[in-house]
Amino acid sequence: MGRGILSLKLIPNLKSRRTTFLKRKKSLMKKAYELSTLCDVQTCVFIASDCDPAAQFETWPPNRDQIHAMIRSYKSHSFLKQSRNSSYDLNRFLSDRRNKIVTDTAKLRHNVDKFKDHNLDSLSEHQLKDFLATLDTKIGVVDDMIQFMEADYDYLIEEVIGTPSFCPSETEESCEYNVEDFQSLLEDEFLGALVQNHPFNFDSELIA
Amino acid sequence: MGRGILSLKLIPNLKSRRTTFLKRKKSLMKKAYELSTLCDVQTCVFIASDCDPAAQFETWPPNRDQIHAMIRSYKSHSFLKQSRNSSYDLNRFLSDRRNKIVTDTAKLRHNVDKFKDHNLDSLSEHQLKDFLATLDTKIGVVDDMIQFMEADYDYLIEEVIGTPSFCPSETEESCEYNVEDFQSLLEDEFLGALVQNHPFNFDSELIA
DNA sequence: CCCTCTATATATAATGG
DNA sequence: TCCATTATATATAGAGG
Repeated sequence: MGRGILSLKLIPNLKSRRTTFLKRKKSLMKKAYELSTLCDVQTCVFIASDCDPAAQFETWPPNRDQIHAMIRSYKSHSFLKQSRNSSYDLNRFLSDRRNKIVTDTAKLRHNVDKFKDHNLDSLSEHQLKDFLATLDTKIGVVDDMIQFMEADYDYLIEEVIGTPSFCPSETEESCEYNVEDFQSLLEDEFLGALVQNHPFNFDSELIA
Repeated sequence: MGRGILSLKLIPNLKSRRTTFLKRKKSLMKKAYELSTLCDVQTCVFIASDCDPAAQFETWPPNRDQIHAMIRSYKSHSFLKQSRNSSYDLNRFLSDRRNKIVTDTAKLRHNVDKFKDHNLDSLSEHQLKDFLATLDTKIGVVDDMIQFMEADYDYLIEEVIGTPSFCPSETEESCEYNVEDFQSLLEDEFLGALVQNHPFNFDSELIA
């Protein structure tokens, strides 16, 4: 191109390569800007500029939040597409795990019910109180851990899928699933199962 | 451009817009391919093609794994860059939470130790056995939940940060942190704290 | 809708400062 | 190393099939 014809292989000369890289990077970004402006489509470019250690990545659009929004949008589409094709998808994964939790919880409830029928009078009040205090602390730690993980889940899920507000409603018609559906799926199947199960109220069940 | 000069605004005519979009999209992808081939740089483009409901997103490179690798690479750089600037970063977030877990666990251990000094003889063997069975089930459920969450964590963390293998070692010199450092950070500060704390061995402590 | 054609605008390789 | 120039290759807007 330009004055000489270039074959589409790695440019062997380092200097030429670098020059070409800088020129073409600039043009690619400009084209990305033009495409998105002229046609109002979400367009995103990243280039790993090894040449420039300070920048590492140059992107269009330069704003990080916009890039993240694009990534989330891409991921949610890509993920759902994959789910529909893959034989072992996230739906399956979550519902298998959920079933296990449900089964185990049922076993626990059964045992707790059995336990409630026993007479606790033979325990001294002090022993019972102490024991329950220990249990409370124990439960507290477990709750903290669960909250700890849930908070991070939210954070991680946000990173992976993003906020529902991004998905513009105008594309909903053509989109079999959207980000909101997917978030609900996760929340229903997964966090839902946790929230439902984790406040055990062990002590009140024990005392009742 | 081309035969007529176009101002850089949304093309009002829908037909022209669509035509222009298709032409420019093709060129942009071609340019991305050329850039990466000629200069051997990681280049990634996504375009949300609202026009084509089946495709939704067109990308260069078309291979999904390569796109994911690019996203992971971008995210790890972007994230670390942000961490260094932001006053409340992930390091802080993780270490605050870790401290809370450590404190709570210490409290628990203290209470368990206190409890061990008490005499359990006044509990009937049957009561004790039943109670421990209930506790076992309880712990089992909690362990399942924790494993459940850990597995998903791994999944989510993989989505967010990706595999260390992607980061080519030739750039390590110029890169203050790399993906491996970041993964270690997470594992040390966060999963580490969990793994360390979650096998409570409640029953054995109780019996010992 | 999707192609082709063609005039014109851009991009860019090579060159020289 | 980076900017300017220039000859040439590409990209593309608009028109027509």
